[in-house]
Amino acid sequence: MKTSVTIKDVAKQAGVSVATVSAVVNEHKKKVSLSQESRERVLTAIKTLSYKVNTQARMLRTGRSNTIGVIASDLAQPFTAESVSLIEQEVNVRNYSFLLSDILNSKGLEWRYIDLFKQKQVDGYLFIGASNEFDNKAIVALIENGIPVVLTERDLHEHSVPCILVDNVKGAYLATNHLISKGHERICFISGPESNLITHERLKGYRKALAEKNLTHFEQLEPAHGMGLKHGYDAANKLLCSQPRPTAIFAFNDMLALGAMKALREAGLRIPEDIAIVGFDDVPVAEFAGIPLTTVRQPRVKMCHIGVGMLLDILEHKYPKGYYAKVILPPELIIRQSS
Amino acid sequence: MKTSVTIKDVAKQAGVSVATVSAVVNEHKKKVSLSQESRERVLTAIKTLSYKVNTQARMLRTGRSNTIGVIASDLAQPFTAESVSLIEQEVNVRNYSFLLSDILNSKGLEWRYIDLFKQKQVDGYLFIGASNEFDNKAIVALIENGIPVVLTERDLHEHSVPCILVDNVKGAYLATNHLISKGHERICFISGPESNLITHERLKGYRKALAEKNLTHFEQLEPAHGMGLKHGYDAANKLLCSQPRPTAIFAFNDMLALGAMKALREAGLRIPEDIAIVGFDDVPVAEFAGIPLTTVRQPRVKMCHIGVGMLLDILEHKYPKGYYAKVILPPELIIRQSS
DNA sequence: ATGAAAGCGCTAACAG
DNA sequence: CTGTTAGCGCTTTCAT
Repeated sequence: MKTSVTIKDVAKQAGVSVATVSAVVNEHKKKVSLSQESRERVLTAIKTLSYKVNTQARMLRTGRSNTIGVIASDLAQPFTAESVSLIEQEVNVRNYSFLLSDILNSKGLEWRYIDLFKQKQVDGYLFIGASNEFDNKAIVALIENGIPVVLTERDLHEHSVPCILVDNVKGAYLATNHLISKGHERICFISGPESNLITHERLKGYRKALAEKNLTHFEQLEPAHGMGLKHGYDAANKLLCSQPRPTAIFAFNDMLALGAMKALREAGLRIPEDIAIVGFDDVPVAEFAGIPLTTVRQPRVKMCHIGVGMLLDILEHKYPKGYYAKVILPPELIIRQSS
Repeated sequence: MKTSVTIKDVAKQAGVSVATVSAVVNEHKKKVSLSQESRERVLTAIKTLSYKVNTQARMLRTGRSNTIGVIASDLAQPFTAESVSLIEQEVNVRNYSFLLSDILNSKGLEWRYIDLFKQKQVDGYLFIGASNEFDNKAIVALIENGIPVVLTERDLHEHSVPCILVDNVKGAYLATNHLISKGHERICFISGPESNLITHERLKGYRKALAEKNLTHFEQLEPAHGMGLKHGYDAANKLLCSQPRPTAIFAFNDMLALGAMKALREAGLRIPEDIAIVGFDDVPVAEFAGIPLTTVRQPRVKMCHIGVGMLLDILEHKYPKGYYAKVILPPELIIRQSS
């Protein structure tokens, strides 16, 4: 690998100064006035030498990295993985890079991660998903230091932080109401961990649907101890011991629902005849479950698009200082055969 | 955010020169001789000022980024997502960073990605998974330029490139043989796309098992046009039209198998009574399928550990120039109820 | 419109 | 053992 070509080489080749080269390279940023001629010359020199700016040097000089830190709550969750993939696209389109971390791999070490990213000079942070493991204080500290932060699929109620969310209350309402309309009264909510704010939102929607039909006395909660298949399985097994048994389940997310379905099957229960179930997210595998899973779809693509867009816009000062917005997107009930 | 503290500040605070500070910061790298005293002084200064090295500046100076480029074939595949998560851990442990790209999002643009990463000065590349979309020429070009590259779950037969693989021939053999031992003779292989080298390996194992029992004349191949659930579904539907129908299926991977199961179910076939099926990978959801899926487990954790380890070791010149190895790990047959 | 030059924070000779 | 200093490649005043 021959040593890379620098701005100097280009300048020499084009017979201009480095300043001029820099000017044409960064042309888009400022309305500079360059003569057509030197512009052309520089451009061809760049092409013939196949010059690429050294991002390191630029970062050092400008103090900006054009990189965002993406902190995911659990990459192993299909929903999260897809989000990361989408984010990657958006970030690329806008000519940024991103550093990724999966906080599930470092329970309690979120501070260390943020620190690490800070050291790498990320310009801003994107948090996706709300793992129970995560200490919100770390995010708050960021905000208080004026560092741009955007959250998707996660919220921080009492703070002025931009976040992109599906309407969780409405989604849960839709799911629960659908179950009620199918004639169910005893509907159990397999919730996420207590510490998860989103769980509370969905609980609200669940309760609202129940209340509307005067079913509040049938409310039944079964908190899962995590977000994975196994946790859904365990929760369902516990729930199955309750008397009288619910005739329907609304699970916090699809993975929990899929896990629960295994327990239901093992208990010899038919879905949806003996017990109906609906999930949340609409991960790809939901459609391919033994009994295709009814679920509430989140507008993933839009959420990621808006989330990244907003963060980068903030970084590029396209909003007034202190600006923030909470964007709430509509959920969509996808009815399949599990209900 | 107050302007960050530099090595100069530390030097002043500790009453030493920047060189000394730099020396203690990079202590581990070289057997420098520092007096206990100044070392202590520097260390406390660092702590009180909470100094963090500016990675940008260091990169610029050293020409190394301590960053690797991870190029995944399809993040939406659970197996890949988990690998990324694992890789993240390994990379962190060794104090590196990684840039991630998902080439499925940029069909045919692998060159652009590599270029982008090159511009970000990544020290080496880790390719994971073998999407059919990917043009191996891009990898070959890297290798020929002497840039460190390691592949996991992917191979480049005629090139001297380090790669970490499960024994795909053996895995497929195990799966097929298991099916044969259950009394099956007509076993169809739902293969991956033609262009995928791994598919050929698994095909070999499949054929070997068939040949051993003189079942070669029953060989039946149904290539899937991708690696997703839908592709498995489509492949199975096509396969179901063949007469006589196979009594068992060996699918290239779990997602394909899960997709196929949906088609089987829709056709009114009982699993495993009417038709048995086994997958490959052992993704978490395999165990939670309507009929828990028999599959061949890949030693994910080990593969990622070795892969990252090898790449970083190469970067740190722990191997002689030109060194490479192909590491083949043993697969494990996980028998569940789908067979 | 363009060039000269300073300097971002760091490391690595080289002196002392 | 420690300090001085010269850049790494780039952007950005400030002159011209």
